[in-house]
Amino acid sequence: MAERVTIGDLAQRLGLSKASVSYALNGRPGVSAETRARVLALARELQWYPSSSARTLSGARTGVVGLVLSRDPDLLGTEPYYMLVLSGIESALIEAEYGLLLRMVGTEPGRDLAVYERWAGERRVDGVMLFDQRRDDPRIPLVRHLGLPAVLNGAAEPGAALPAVVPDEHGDADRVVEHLRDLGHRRIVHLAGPSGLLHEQRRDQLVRAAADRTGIVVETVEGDYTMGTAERLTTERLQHGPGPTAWVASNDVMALGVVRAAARAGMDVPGRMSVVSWDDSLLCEIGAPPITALDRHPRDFGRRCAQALLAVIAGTPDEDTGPRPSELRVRASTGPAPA
Amino acid sequence: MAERVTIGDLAQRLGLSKASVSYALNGRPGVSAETRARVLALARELQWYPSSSARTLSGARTGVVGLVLSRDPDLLGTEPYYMLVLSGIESALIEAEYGLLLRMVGTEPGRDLAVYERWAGERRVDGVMLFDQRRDDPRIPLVRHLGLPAVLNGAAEPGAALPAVVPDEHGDADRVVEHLRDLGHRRIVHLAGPSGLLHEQRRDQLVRAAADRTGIVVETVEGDYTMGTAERLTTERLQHGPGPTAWVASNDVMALGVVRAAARAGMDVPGRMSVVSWDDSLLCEIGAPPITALDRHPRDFGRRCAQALLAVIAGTPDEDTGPRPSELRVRASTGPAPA
DNA sequence: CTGAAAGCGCTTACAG
DNA sequence: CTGAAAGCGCTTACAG
Repeated sequence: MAERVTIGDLAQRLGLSKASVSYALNGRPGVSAETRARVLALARELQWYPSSSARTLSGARTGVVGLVLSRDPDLLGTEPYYMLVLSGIESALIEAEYGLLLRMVGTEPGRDLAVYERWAGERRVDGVMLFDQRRDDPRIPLVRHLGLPAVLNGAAEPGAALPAVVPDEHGDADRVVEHLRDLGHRRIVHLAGPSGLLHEQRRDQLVRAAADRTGIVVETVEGDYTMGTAERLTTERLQHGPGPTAWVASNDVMALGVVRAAARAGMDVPGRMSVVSWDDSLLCEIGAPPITALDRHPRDFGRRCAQALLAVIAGTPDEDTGPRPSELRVRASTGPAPA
Repeated sequence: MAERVTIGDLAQRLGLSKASVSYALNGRPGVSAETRARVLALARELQWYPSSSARTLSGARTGVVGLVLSRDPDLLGTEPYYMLVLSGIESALIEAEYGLLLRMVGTEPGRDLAVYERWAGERRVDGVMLFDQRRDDPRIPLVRHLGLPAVLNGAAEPGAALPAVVPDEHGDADRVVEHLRDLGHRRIVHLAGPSGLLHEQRRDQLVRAAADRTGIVVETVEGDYTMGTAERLTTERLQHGPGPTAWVASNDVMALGVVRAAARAGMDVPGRMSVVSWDDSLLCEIGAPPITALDRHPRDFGRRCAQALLAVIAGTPDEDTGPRPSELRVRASTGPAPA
């Protein structure tokens, strides 16, 4: 059982005041270089670590940022996307010696709000990362009221008045639509995620805008990110008779559902219909056929999100480098539009 | 910007001492029921929350447990297993009003050790969860030396002298081997994960033991959990000529690699060889063919891990309910051994 | 360049 | 049942 070494112990051993030791440890002026060296050497030798609670209590930062995930845990398990974003977040935090407090609250509305309130009240975190933004998202006024530094990730609500990190939404939509246009598709279905999510609305708008420019007609169908629902919706649409020759699904799992429904309906992919996924993953690679997908560099995105929040916390101007352009991984699920 | 409400504010407003307020808030004896009610009412009205740092500094728990993940982030992204375990952990922590401090450090050896040291020194967490145990795992003496409560999850090293939560290892091995035996397989390959991991060693022993009992011969091949390596190893083995008629892979991603290699070698699955995955996931469901897999209830396992750690922290006897038996999901990748 | 002191917001013996 | 006081381990003006 390691004995706790305090700043007082160091001061006593060195014949200094606690203040001097503190200044030395924190690299602040007020001590000679020699004293500083002695302090640092002893601190290392005795394996001194600052008590995070004592530090925070006397006004310092907590060194922790918070993330509340309010998606269905089962969905989180199937979509690799979030795990990759998480790992990107971690990579940026580690460099800044920051920790991540993670909370998965499920989808019951409002449960996430209670967490932010508590974190702010308890002074647990220096800031929070907000994902999956909704229109008139209650989290935005809440964090402002709480004085909790925050960054919006994934979609910028106009006038949200919070810093935001956004993917290359325009480029993504263009890449997908242009690929289908080049293959001769003139009618496509956009199988979107829940329309309550702002980035789904944006995406749909941008897909439509890109399609308009090239004379492509878009039907939008609202899914819920699960394979089962995607399969059912696709089946229903196919029963309405043909029309669209290509499907764009908002995540990899739904894209698989589309492919399944096509198989069940006897529609060859890509012979009679093409399928594109908005997220790439191993699921897309091993699909039968493998699915053309947009690699949006989720880890890179996670990094940017964390960096933006750290910048807000530090009070430094945001140095967001901007999105790294996504890459469309063309696979066997897309082909020329049937004549 | 919410003004911070302190216990002193409450005391002043109510004409009480801070001590009385503290007792009332913490449900400790020393205040009348009426006083307690007044305190609680005002605390709620003013949205008072205890400062976590102040509480911790005066000896209380942090209300946070730590988890260091030292797997390759790309692997974490492809394997749904960990995300599900995480969500199980969260579900138990939420009930206990505990938070999770998460750290993903990559695979460089020793980086995780520095994190435990720091967390202990800074008094950041009340305990840690240890996954992916290795033989002579340096984390075990470390956490003991640091006095950091910990639980070993996934494999019990004999004499490790730390509480452990284990899956139903015997049952798992039996279920897999018996399924293959019933199908008439007499020679199988166990495509294991890295042998440095204790649970992989255990698993191999148990597979061999179960096989011995039924007269099945086992070859063990060591993989690294990736699809690419699994594919390569399988291809190499198949070039040595036939022999084994069934492959058991230690995770879903490797099982897919085996199937791919078989397809490339023109070996029909399950006609000429059967494939079983030790983990179930969407990847197994959508494989071509869908892969027979062991559903080990990862969320349930995560819950048990968190509960065990909370019990250690609370000093209460561990009430582990024991593993929920896994279920083998039989799919098209397993069939009768070829004659 | 260094030291004595107050303060952060709680908890907890100790008196009354 | 209640209050005054010390203490947790830091940081930070303020004197010297």
